[in-house]
Amino acid sequence: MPQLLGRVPAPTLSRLRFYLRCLRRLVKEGVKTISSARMGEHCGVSAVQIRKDLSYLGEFGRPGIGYDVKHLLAHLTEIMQLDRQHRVVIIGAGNLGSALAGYSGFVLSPFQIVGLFDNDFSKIGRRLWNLEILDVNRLPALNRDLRANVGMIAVPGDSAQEATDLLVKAGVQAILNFAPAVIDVPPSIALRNVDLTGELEVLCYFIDRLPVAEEQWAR
Amino acid sequence: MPQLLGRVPAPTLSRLRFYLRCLRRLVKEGVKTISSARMGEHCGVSAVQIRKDLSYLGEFGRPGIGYDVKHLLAHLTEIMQLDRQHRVVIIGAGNLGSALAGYSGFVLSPFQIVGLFDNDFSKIGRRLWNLEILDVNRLPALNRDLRANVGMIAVPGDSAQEATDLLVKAGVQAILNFAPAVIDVPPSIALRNVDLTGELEVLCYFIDRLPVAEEQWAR
DNA sequence: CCGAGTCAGTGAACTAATTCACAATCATCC
DNA sequence: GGATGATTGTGAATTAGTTCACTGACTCGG
Repeated sequence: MPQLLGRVPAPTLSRLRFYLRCLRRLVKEGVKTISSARMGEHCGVSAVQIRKDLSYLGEFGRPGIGYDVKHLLAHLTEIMQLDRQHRVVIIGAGNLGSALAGYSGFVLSPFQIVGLFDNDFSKIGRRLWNLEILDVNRLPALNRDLRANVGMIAVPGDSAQEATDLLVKAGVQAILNFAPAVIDVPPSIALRNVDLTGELEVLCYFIDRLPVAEEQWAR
Repeated sequence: MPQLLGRVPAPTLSRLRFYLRCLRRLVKEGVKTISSARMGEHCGVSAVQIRKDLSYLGEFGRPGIGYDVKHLLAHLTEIMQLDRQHRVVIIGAGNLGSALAGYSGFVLSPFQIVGLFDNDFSKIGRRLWNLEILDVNRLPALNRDLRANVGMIAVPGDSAQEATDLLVKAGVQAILNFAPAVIDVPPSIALRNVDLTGELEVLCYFIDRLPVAEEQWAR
């Protein structure tokens, strides 16, 4: 695997998903080739930014032509390691965890939900979306068979660290945390946080503070 | 309202939610005062960073002492406009929309879900979490009574822009978009995007690419 | 085959954000 | 009441990220 880490800025990595999304749509639409300028319009990023971003990962384009859509998509998919199946377990079978387990965005994606865990005995044993809700304390043991390498945490904030520790013991390599809490993981495990109410709170800051543009906005 | 916009860096605003979360816990625990150093440990941000961030918003601390927890929390809450109730509508009553509508994190928060909309006639009219699922096309009209100022989009990517346009017509001031799509809003409306699969994709990049630290990680 | 137009890649300039370094402030203890 | 240690706030330095400006590759039409 190419050892690209460290040379690639974090904001670039975050933008890569826009490019992936855009390229997938272009493939579907049968578009063969695309310029950085037009791709920029699609995903709200400047053309130079796109070229710089891609230049961190290699040289994919051809001057005068643009990027070959399929070719670029294949390369980015490989770099992001989305060319192989990832097995995901979810901890927390509440509202959010259940929704994630049944999220339609995961079908036809490289992510497969292979386990749903909770610590509530009234939930353990029940079935949801063809998955049996399992006892979270058995996660490290059960993952020998489940072979999940990604975990999602959808528990309340105060039990987020316990959930994390069990995922670490189970040997996952990446964790997506939806709990509103700061959690600790060993440095070899990738972690990202998604904070629903946090995002709403940030949004509120902008209410009544954004400039009303002169020109008419029409659609 | 203080006209702080523009002087406050975006990363600072995103970190503010960590401070809020931390301060709320400290209040519960009865802690009266806290230094930037200790708050930094709690929320994984450097002490200097916290002081700089807070300095953009005013002077809240006292040298030699630290910050008065209640006082700082009150100020940040006011600045973020979380001291008033926000009325939220959700578009999309699928898995995600339903989970959001019933999300327990919203109780005791300044966010109140006042409407749940969909364009699927088989869903419209059904009830969920004490809310009737309403026809999304009636949103602009119905919002005269609902008086929602925040909208959440939980629809598939290809209908995200329609949903947005209806929210804009309805007069919301802030939009949280969960759909995997780039959407356009007039500049006076605040917009943030949350991309579930996108976050997972970024995580995958780091798998097998993070350094394994020498020291033992124990908990 | 030449000229005009398109477009990727990139060093350099610029801008934004973070970290450093330190002066100023405050409580406490003797 | 002065010395001590803790801690904030902030200009300056540093680092990171974005945008500019330009070169050179490529296509197409004549």
